[in-house]
Amino acid sequence: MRFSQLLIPTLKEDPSEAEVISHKLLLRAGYIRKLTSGSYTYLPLGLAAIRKVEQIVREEMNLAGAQEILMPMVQPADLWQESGRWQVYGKELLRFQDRHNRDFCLGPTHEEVVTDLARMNIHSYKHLPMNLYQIQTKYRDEARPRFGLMRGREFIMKDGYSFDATDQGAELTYEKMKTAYHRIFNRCGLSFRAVDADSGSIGGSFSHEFMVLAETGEDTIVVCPSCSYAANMEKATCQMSSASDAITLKEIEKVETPGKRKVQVVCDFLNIKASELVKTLVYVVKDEVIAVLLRGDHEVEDIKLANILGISDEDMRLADDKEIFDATGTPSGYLGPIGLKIRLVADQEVASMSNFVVGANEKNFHLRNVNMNRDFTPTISGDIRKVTSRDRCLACGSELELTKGIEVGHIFKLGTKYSTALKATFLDDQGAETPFIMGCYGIGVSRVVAAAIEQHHDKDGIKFPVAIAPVKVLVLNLSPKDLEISQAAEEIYENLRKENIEVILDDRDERPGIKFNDADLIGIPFRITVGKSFSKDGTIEVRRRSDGETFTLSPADTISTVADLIKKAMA
RNA sequence: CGGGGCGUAGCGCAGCCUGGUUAGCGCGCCUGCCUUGGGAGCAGGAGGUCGGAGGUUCGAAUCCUCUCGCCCCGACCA
Repeated sequence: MRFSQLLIPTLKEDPSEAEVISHKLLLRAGYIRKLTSGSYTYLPLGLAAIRKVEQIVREEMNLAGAQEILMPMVQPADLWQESGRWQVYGKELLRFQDRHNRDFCLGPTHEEVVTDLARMNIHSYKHLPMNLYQIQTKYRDEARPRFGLMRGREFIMKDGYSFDATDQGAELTYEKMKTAYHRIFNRCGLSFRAVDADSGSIGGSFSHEFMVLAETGEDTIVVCPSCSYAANMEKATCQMSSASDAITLKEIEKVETPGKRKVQVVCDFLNIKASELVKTLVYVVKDEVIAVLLRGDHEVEDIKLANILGISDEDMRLADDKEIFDATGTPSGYLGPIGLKIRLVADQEVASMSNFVVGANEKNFHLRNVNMNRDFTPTISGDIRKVTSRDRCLACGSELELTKGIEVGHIFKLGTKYSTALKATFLDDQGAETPFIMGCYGIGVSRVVAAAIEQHHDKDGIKFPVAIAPVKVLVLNLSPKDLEISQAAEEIYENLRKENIEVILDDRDERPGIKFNDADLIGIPFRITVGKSFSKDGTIEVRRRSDGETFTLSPADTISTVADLIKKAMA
């Protein structure tokens, strides 16, 4: 391929619409162009990078025993009504009607379609397990598309679905997929973590998110620097502060705290630390009002709280001041667990505290030296708080780190949610009709490209990992009008092609500076320069984009050296 | 959906507040000369329904009303 004939519209300046680095660079380097908010055309380089990721995904999925299919993007409403998601899914599901006024939607995901496929075509345990995937454009009518390829409305995704006869089988399939995902993201050259994700009511560790570590990530994750522990905020756990058992429990003491309502204000007034106070928050859960107890310096993790209550976090919210007063007879700021008539949910950490301060359930008063179980008993107790960077790893005791991540993959054991809803069953070895045990496995292919750029770039442009770079080598002919140089450049270009090394020849009639800068910008891993030094002493320069290392070579050595460098980089 | 910002040449922007000839600048693009190892220089040139509609006015990029689009923060995100 010749640069002069390719559509690579590079830009000198940052487009005003882009905020994050991957978005800016994808636009500037001529990889993508926006059609409308959240929808992008992949230009030749962008598409080539996408194809590289797709190919890695294909190879590893096939290796793990999955089969590629391709399902329709337009899906009939009937299926979604059957699963119940037509009502539940919300505005993200783009709905429309055909000429007969039949309802349809653009597929944001394919559980319904694939489950329908299975129920129509898989009838016996002898055909299980079955693992199907596709690589396809998904459409989600995002409330707010942003950051270019990071969160589009239209994006390329690999989605896979497994069907197993037994729970153990499904778990084995899950583990296989987890392994495959590790291989995929490693091959893509990404620094990532598989994090324990909240799997809602299903329980167990059967949901993992694969997070690429990058500043611009939209999610916060908790990672242990010393061991392999990693989890997202909804799921993360940590060591409890050890109970100081030597301390003697003191008598409760009522203290006047006029106008002191906020945790920090009360603590300053009483000259204590926030960790020596237990705050009482009030939530409205469906129609019930409940109190939540938490150490003063901790924060509630809504998902954990919802899980312990056995409800969805959508059915739960903080109460306002009026609701608090109506339910407790005390203005907010002076609430405490003692004498409260509503359900009490305590964070497990409260149990390890002693002689702490709480509200007195009376305006302008707090209580000192309160102790759980002696002075009050919670209805439920458990882990309901957010992990902080001061907490220690449950597995190894090291201090945990909070970091940002980009979710590029998500695997999930679904169970029988869809197979039951759609009556997708098979006959087991006893002849009994049984619903499939399902799993689903997603990878945001286009997002992987963006994430890779977030992780691999410098001030000059993209530094693509070799495995997913659109091409491996860029040959610069610095003097297209110089016959000798041009011949040498052409020869190298042809020889690389003969070796099946993907290459672009920059044959444009441009000044060297433009070519060097474009080369850095588009981020091809190896740059071969044929110019003055070739005329002078017959040498050619090979430069590695990732670290800037350069090699001065004879034309005869160039091809084999580059081939070796590529091989090394891919290993 | 709530809040904020922006739509003027392919890209980045000025002009608008305070209405007044032919709407401007940088980059890019085309032609020629020159230059050729890190986005050169000179000369000439093409390219605009000033997002759209309506209104006010002798006169609107500029003022008013409506509308469409894009970006950011938040809410939302199987």
